[in-house]
Amino acid sequence: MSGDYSHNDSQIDSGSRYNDSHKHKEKYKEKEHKHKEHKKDKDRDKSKYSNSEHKDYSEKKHKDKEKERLKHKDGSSDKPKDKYKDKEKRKEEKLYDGRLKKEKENGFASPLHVKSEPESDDFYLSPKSLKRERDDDDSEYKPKKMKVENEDKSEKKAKKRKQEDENTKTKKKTKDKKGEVADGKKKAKKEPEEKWKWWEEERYTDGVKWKFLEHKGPVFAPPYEPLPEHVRFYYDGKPMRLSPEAEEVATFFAKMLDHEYTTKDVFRKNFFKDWRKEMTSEEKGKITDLNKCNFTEMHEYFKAQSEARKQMSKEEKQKIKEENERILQEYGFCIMDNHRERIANFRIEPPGLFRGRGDHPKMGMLKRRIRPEDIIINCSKDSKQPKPPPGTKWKEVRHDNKVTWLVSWTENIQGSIKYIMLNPSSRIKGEKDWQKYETARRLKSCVDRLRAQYREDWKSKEMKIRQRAVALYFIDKLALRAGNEKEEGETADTVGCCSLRVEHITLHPEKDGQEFVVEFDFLGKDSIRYYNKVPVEKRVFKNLQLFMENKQPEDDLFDRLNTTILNKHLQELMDGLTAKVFRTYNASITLQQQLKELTTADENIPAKILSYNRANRAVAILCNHQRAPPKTFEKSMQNLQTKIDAKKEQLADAKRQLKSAKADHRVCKDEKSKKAMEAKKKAVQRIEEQLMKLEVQATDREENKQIALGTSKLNYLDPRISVAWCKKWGVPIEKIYNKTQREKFAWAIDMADEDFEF
DNA sequence: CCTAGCACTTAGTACGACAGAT
DNA sequence: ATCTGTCGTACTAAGTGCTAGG
Repeated sequence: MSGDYSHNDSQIDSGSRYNDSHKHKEKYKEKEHKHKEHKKDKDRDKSKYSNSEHKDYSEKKHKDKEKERLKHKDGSSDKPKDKYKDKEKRKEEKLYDGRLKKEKENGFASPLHVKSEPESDDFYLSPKSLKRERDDDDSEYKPKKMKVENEDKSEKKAKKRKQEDENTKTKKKTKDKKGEVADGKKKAKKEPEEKWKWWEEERYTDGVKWKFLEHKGPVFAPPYEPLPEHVRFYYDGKPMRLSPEAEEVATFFAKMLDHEYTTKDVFRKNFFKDWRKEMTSEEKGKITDLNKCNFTEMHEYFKAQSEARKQMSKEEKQKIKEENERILQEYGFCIMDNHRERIANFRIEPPGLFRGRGDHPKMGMLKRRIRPEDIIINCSKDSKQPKPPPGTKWKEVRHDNKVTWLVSWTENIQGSIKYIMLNPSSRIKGEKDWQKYETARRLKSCVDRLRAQYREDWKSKEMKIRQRAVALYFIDKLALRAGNEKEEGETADTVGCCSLRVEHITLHPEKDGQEFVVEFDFLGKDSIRYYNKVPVEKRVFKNLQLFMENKQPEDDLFDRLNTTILNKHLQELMDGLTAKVFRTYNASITLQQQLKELTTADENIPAKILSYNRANRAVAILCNHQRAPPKTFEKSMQNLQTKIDAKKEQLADAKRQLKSAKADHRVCKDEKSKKAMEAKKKAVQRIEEQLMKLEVQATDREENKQIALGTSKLNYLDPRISVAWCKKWGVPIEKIYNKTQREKFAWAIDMADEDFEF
């Protein structure tokens, strides 16, 4: 069941959508300021309506949350695995509820794999480590102890385990070979033969994220290196030496000189204000006008530097690469519950000028340098704590295993907290990702009921409910984001569904031959423009008219609604349901549907991949994932066309040759001419194939001009759909997912078979 | 309730490495 | 071998959604 309305008509083929958000931003500037004055209207209005039928939401639900975590294996395609043998595990198993236990009895146990753990430190990876410690009575998880413990185990047991280990391994190997022939040779080198399959283990259920965490802390930005003497800054035409502090900030600006940013008033104003804060009083007295500042020498210097970097010899480059690798090995990994896991961003953000997206009021402000004293370290008590650089201290070291981050600091632009967390390939991120798709799949099974309900609610006599129902309809049909409120003046003026304002939609009782058309035009996340004309049901249309009555353009469309109210409602309809689940659900179901529709059995692999990309594109369009057309787009498109033309010529030529060969053969009828003819035939075929490949490539690229496929692939599409599709049609998974993506989706690649249904 | 703060996911872009063309 | 275009990755901003505390 794909109960998926008519996304495709309204979105995919929509010629009316245009993507050049930047061109149209100007228009929003004026609006932005106006709406602020009216912002308070919502609060005022609220008291106008009676709260009579106000529902009393009980808090019951939240307890059930944890249950849901356990559920997530239910819907997936489980494969039988080796039976459990480890006694210790058995014991632990009893701590879990029946459902889980049953699963395990089905043979969903993790194989033993310790020895081959990727490049891991033996110390932590004693054979027992095949499983995370879950006993809650003792949260002090001690690796050392474990190792000892393990060595103390009876020989018999150890041998037995070892044997099993071998068994699993051989099994695996065969399987791997089947699956990834292409990888074979690389693997032989360094790569471990087996990766940890965390998805075959049970999960924490109590909000605990880990039991053991050890890491080396962050890598700080390199200290500032003052400019050489000959590179000068000029004020009012005269050279001027700056103090190191002021100079550093000046270089930030100088580096951005050919960027459009530096011409914007807000940017310049913010920059100048913050720059002056870094100046000595003497400098402050002198430098009073940014327009009199000349950074060009600095700018040239940095350009030359980056040029020099490009011109470096192979050896130098190699050296840098090695150094980076060393840092990566040292700081880029942590030990979390017996496994060495990759950290996503172990480098602290360097200082610089804040580059907000869109019309950001804070663009150009100085993002200050982060020092060890700003840093909070999170790790387990019994781990080797990271050391701050000599002569410095951490702000704090804490041991909070209810969160996943390793390092945090507070950023000075918005005052928000930044984190260092693990890579998407890690267990902790992967589990969450998997869970997300399982929630979306649960939505699939009740979306019909839900849709029926909100349609019913369009008729409600309560304004609040009607607004909620219409908003939900948009979120479902158009995959709009929830639209939290934002603090004014702190960020660019962007909106989502609940925060839509009257000025963002236009109602057309009739437009382009369609009835009840709503025209959306607003800036969404990252100030990306959403423009769409959608025919809606009459009832929705009438409701919108009602919501807009007596309102100013700057007023909220849904004045009785916000994301909290909406999500509370959704939570009651389905456990774990929030507005964003609809995006995941609709994206994934659309992919599945489109793949079904577009893939044909007799196409070759490139054509199949084009079909996949088209399905992917349908989703990207639905979710409004845009990109700036690549700078080189036109040119590379032309080049491709040239190639195609050349190929066509070649084909025509080959065809002529074939024709004459045929004629020859008809005359001679000997072996030789027959062979010649067949050779020509083959040549034609080959060229035809090449031509087709090129043409496919051209189509694909053209259609992709300003659509970004990456975001949906990475965040919205259940990877099991893609894996199943690849298996079904014999498309190598490498054609769909690159290495990083395969690492992120290892769980899906391992567990989905060709009949996986989202 | 309401808000602020926190944790975590989702987002586009800049840039360098690398592969394929010349 | 050099050039050029593509791709992968790092980076970090900007969302969502929950919760604690007034």
